[in-house]
Amino acid sequence: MPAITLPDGSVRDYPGAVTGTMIAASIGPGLARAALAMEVDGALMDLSREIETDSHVRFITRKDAAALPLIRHDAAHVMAEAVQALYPGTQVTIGPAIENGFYYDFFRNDPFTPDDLPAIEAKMREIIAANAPFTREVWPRDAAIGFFEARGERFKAELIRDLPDGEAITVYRQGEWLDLCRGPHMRATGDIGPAFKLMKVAGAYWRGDHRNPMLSRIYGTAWRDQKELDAHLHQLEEAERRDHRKLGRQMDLFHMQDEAVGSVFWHEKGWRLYRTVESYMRRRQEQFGYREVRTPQLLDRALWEKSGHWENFRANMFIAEVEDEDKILALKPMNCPCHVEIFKHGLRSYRELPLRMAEFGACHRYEPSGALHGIMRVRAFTQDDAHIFCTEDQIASETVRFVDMLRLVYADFGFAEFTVKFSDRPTPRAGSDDVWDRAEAALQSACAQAGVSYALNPGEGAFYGPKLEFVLRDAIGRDWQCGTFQVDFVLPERLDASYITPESSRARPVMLHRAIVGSFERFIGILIENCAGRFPLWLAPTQVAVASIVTDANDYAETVAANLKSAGLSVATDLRNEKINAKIRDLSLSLVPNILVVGRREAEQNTVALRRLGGDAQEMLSLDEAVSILKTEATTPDLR
RNA sequence: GCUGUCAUAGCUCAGGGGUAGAGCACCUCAUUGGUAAUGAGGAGGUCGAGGGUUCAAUUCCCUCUGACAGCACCA
Repeated sequence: MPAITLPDGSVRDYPGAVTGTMIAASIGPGLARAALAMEVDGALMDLSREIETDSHVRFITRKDAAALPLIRHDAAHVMAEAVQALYPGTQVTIGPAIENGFYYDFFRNDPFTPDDLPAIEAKMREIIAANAPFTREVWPRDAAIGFFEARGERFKAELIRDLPDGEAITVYRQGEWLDLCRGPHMRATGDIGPAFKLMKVAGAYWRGDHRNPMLSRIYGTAWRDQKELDAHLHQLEEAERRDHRKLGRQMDLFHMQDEAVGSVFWHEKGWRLYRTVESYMRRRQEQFGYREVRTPQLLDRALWEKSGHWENFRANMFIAEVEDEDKILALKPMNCPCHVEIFKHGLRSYRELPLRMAEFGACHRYEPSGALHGIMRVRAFTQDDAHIFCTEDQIASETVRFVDMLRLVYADFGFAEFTVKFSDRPTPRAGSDDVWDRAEAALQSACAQAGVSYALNPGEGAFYGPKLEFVLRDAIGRDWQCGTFQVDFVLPERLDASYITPESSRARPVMLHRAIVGSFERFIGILIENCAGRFPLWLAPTQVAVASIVTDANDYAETVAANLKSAGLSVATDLRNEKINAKIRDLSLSLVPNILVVGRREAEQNTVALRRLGGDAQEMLSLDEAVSILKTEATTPDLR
């Protein structure tokens, strides 16, 4: 006699075991038509499942966002059926719902190509039109293994073997086709609806391990209705429109070429942007008590052996040799050992701690070719790196100080929102549990003091200590990990750094590795995508352009430009033999934030007509006014 | 690194076994204009590199390099 409690609090009694379908029907025909699945005491289930005990039940309909994973998962099943119908002999593996859609990994000798997608999608629409019911069956383990092996589905058989004992082996059938699946599913293939699209093919390792066979993965996106699908496709276009590689070319910021894979050729405008970011960071660092240093690019192998990099990071290091000397050098992949060497130069007193050593350190890392991505993931990059040498007691206050600075910097760059991940002790690790307890506790209390809430990222810390990772959210909701803060007890030990305590003895400092923007290359890529090339004025590579209407006004335009320049603004002139319409258009397309239009009238009256990017209004101003307004607006946030 | 796709003018792209085309950008000339394209003309390519097949390869095949997407990687 189960009593079913519904979300509105009402309770219905049933004479015996009931299925979700029956409950929905007893509530009303509308719900019976709309219900796709149900949540029983919080667990998602097929409508066909029987409920025997008192439960809370909530029905999932298409209006419910919880329908999305169901639609996507069902679509993955339908795709697998379509693929096996069209390409017999293809083995199925797994096919989950993911953010925005689904995928299914197949094993076959000839991987799928994009050309195969239309046929598969068409077949899927047939299967959906047939509206075959999904039915759930529980099979004995051996029977399931035997069944899939007999079909040559060795991946499925392996999955079943690896399921924990006691877990029910469930199989879902849709028409003639069936698949091992935990479920749940909707009622029938027709519930998927038409709002899906196959997107791309890709390789993916079986169980995510590169030692395993490469499978052929097909990605699809699926939504509740066409409007949602269109919105998603539009969002993809939006991301493409903001692509820093495209904007970097259009705005003439930088380029990359084959002879320097993974390294950036910064053009004048891009380098101006870079310098703006760098000098801003330099001022902020000075303000927060950092001392800037500069250390070598090429260092002897011996140092890297001592630091542990030769052992742990060798595969990512560029090695250099010279003919006349029997030496092996390496381009530095990190700055930390160099900073320890500076710290060690001469005797350090406890009075100098915390010692905050900063460097815009140019590093090289041999990244796998497939990891490279525009200027976001490169092989030569510059970090806003710093190492804080301090005592254990100082960890908490230094963390607070760092988070204060980071918050300020992110806000200045227009990122109001960021999240924090706390990565605690990994295995294997260096250092005793006692030291880890202290380090983690210090970091935790520091987070509390700094008002930072974080998500735990268990076991993902560095081998030498726990770390915080700071993740930005950009204008279109994408996350970017930039900042990092790591507590290190190991490197000072390995490189034998010490300071003199108040008692005149030697003690090991703790090292805090930290960065805010991470790498300038990556951060600038994020900035470009965040604002879609429309930089806030202080960052804009060209802050204002002066466009003349007639050649008679060219001299005046030059005067205007000179005035702006001496006010510290970055100015371009457009004195071409073109109509003002063409100049406005070209300058607008190149995303120059301000255009000053000058003709005979302005030249006579010593005025300018200001036009802002994105607007079509003009503002008549005296030259002095215009310079002063723009100068104020272009002031970097830390100098306001 | 792995799988797939791709590589043609500065950019965006079309073409295709008989040594190449458009638009924009560029250059020249005319035009001097009032807020998102003035007109005319011109120049510009070893079709990513190397090899093979062929009478003939930019086109077909192989290798390499690089880019793109995903996977793996990302102290």
